[in-house]
This record gives sequence, C-alpha cells and structure tokens, in this order.
Amino acid sequence: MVATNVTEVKEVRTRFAPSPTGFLHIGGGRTALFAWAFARRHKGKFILRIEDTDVERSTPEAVEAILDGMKWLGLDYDEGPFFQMQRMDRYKQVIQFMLTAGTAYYCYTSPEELDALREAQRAAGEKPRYDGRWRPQRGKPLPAPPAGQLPVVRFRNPSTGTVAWNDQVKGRIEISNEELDDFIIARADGTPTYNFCVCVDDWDMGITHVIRGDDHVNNTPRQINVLKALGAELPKYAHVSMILGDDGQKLSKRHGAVSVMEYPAHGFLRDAVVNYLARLGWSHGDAEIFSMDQFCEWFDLDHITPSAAQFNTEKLKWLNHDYIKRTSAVALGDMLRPFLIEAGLDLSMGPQVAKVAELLKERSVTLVEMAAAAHYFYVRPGLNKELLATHLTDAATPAIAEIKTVLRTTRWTKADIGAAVKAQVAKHGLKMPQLMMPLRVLMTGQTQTPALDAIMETLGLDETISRLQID
RNA sequence: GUCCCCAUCGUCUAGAGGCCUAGGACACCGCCCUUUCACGGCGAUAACACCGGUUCGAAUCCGGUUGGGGACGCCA
Repeated sequence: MVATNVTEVKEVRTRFAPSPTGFLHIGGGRTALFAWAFARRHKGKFILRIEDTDVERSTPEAVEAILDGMKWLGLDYDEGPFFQMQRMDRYKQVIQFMLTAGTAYYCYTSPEELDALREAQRAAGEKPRYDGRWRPQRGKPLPAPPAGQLPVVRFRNPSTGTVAWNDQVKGRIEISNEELDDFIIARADGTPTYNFCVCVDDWDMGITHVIRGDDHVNNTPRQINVLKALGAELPKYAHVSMILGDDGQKLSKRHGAVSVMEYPAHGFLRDAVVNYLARLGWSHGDAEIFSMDQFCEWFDLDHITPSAAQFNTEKLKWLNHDYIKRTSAVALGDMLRPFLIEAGLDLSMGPQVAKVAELLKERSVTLVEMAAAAHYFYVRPGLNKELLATHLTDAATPAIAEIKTVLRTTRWTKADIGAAVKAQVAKHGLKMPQLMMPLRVLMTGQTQTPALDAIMETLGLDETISRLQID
C-alpha cells in the first residue's frame, strides 16, 4: 500500500456515566454538559451509560431523576441509556478471558483479613493496599483455597514501570505502578466492579474522550492498565475539577449538594443555568452570555480550568435576570403561569399572564420572585391604612378624591393614563411622588411596583376605580 | 501516613516570556437617570500565595515552601 495524505478522522464519542444512587447534582450536570458539548462540537456521539453495578444503592427512582435532570438541561444523547447490569454476560466473558490470559487471578483473602491487613499498614504509616498474597508468581507456592471462601477476581497490575497519560485538562500525569495494587474486578458473588466495567464499556462503546470529574484521576492509571491488558485502544482523558458550594466548601450529600431540578423549582431558566455552568471552569475570552448553540461551537478542552470552581449564586441570578429580560412576554408568561397557579391564584380573575410578565420582567431575578410580585394583579389588596397614612398628605387628598372621575373619561392607554395623572399633579400643585405614592399603595398595597400607569392599564378601568375607593 | 491534583481581584475568569503600571464579568461602593423599587448609563475600590532559579525580560518556564483538594473499598 502507498501512504496517503488523507488522515482518517475518527468520530468523537463521549459519554456520561452516572451511578443511579441519587439525583443529578449540579456538578454531575456540568460534567455531562461538557461531555455533551464536546460531542456536539465535533459532530460526534454522546452516550449515556448508567453504572448500576452497586445493586445495594442503585434505584430506578434515581435513574428517573438523572434522566429528568438531563432532559431539563437539554442534554440529548445519541446512544443509550445503557445499563451495566444488562451487560453482565459480556463482563463475565472478559473476566474469563483475563483469567485465561493470566492478567487476572482468583484471590481467597476474606474481607476480614483485608481489614486487618489495611489496619496494620496504616498503623505502620504505609499506603493501604493488597499485598498480592494470591498473585501467581513463578516459583511461588500458593496456599490451598480455604474451604467455604468464595474467591474474588483481581487484576494483575504490572508491578514495575509507570502509567502516564496526557490529561486534556491537567497535562501530563504519571504514576508509578508500584503505587497500584491488584484491585478486585469481580466480587465473590461474581458481579464485576466499577473500575473494570468502565474499561470494558469504554472499549466496547468506542469512547474516544473520557470527560469526567477529577475524583477519577486516581482511577485512570488502573483503567489504563486494564485497557492495555485487554489490548484496547486508549481514549483521551479530560478530568474536570469539581464545583465548590457558595461558601467554598465541598458539595456533598450532607452539605450543599443541589439537585439540578432545584433550579427550575426556584424559578431559574434552563438557558441561564446552562450558560452559568458552561462558564464555570471554562471560558471563551471575555464572553459571558452565550446560547447553547454558541457554546457548542466554541467548547474545547483547552480552556477548561484545572482548579476547582466555587459556585456563585449571585452571578447565576444576574444571568437569570438577563435571560428573563430577553425572553418574550408570551414565553415568559408560559413559564410564570405554573408558579401563579401553585400560589393558588385564580388567573381568570385578572389580566393575561403575559402582560403581567412583561411589566415584571425588568425587576424580577427569578420566576419565583416574579410570581410573588404578581400577586396583586390577581388579588385585590386590602386597604393598608398604616402605609397609606405615611404616604398620603393632606395636600394630595383632594387629588385622590378627584382622580376617579378623571380616569372615567380618560382613554385607556398607558400614555393617556399617565398624562391624566400628571395633569392632576399639576392642577393641585403637587410633586409627582406626593400623588403617585398614595395611589400606588391603594392600587397595589405596597410601595415598590412597576410604573403606575402601566399597572392601571393592565388592571383595567373598573378594577382601578374599585381599588381607589377609600371607605 | 502514602500517592495524585490545584494556586491571578471577595467570586468566576483572561493571560500560553515582552501587547500586563494585569483585561472582562458578578458582587460591593459612588454618581446620573427616575413616578417608588428596579432597569439602564458612567465611574471607583480590588488580585498574579511565598522563596529561590532560568532569562536582557516571568503572572506566564523550573525547583522548593505554604495553603487547599482528591484518592487509598468485595462504592462508583
């Protein structure tokens, strides 16, 4: 064959491989986002794999929760979800192959013995690790298998040399094989373990880029050794640092770990959350606000920060507000409606939700805040005498009394209402706030609201007149 | 304890030897706008952890120190 200049470009294949032991938290969501975006950027495939070999802790509810979280984030997958528990035959086949090839062996050490060994090593100031007592060695006699003790299968890790890879985020990482012990790849009950399944799956599924949390850095050399023992081609690895809570503390189930689904519940927009997550630990120059499509065009591994990033809810809120402001009134109304209904408001009794959303979008950081601020559009506020007394002066009282009459003959547009009110201010020699504030209190029961003329227009003449009644 | 990783404004970050008297964004503070509160506009404060080395020149490269994090399971 003649060499050609054409380089065959391998299709990029990434995966997200959560274990279904709880909800999809924000850190997992970001990892998934990065893996997804990388595949999209390179027109590759994104694969979802559920790592459920821990039968004790895996639940179908958690699978649903993860699927929900990904769906909300907009992370669609091209293949899967694959479940490891459904690939048992394949794992057993590979284990059998390794046993035969001598890259794995049976170990009859009991859990109790292992505990004792670890304790002794720790006491001696050593790194706890399996001592290789059942590892077959030329010229080394092995004890007879103890009766009644089912064996585990261990990987025969190379005892010399080093494992190194060029991490796409952290750079070259090299670890001595002497630091690694012969880890268990199949439990006494025959089920394979994580570090082994990952290798078989990544291999079988043709994963080209393993993008995952950097708590897996320590697993990588083991996995590389297994992959090599299998004769598999190695994927590239990219270890993304973790996310810290707002307080700088590690996110854990006990402390601060937040489900992705908490965000929609708290009135955050999908695009804002995705934008925020994308920008947390990754950057594209000074770009702060960008769409998901734009993100997919830009995303690369080179600009992922190797250090941990602290979550900043204030900045997320800023983004959320920006997305709210740029969302159309109709779309925003649709997002707001469920929150209003949940608050028990009867929407048939008030203005269109889209109109209310339009008025409130400038001043609402989340949909939850917007819903709270929308309350008086659907429920007539009671007369707040105390608040009214602090804003209503004697000078303005006649103007208030007169305004109802004026409004009845006013063309019902924001501009005309505004003009009519201003005319009253002038006629009675008042300053704007002297009339506006008591009117505002009467109309809404509070002092911080959108422009009054807009509120009146939205509420309509009859409702406005009713609210201006002081009895 | 051993191994691994990390280190620029309070926070997220730009920065790949001279473009840096270190840029952007959030937050904070001030001013302007104003029908209240917001929005918006303008402006200010604020960082290369420390010590050595390499170099004509270092935030950028190397070594060490300190600090933080992770891993060491018949969990993933």
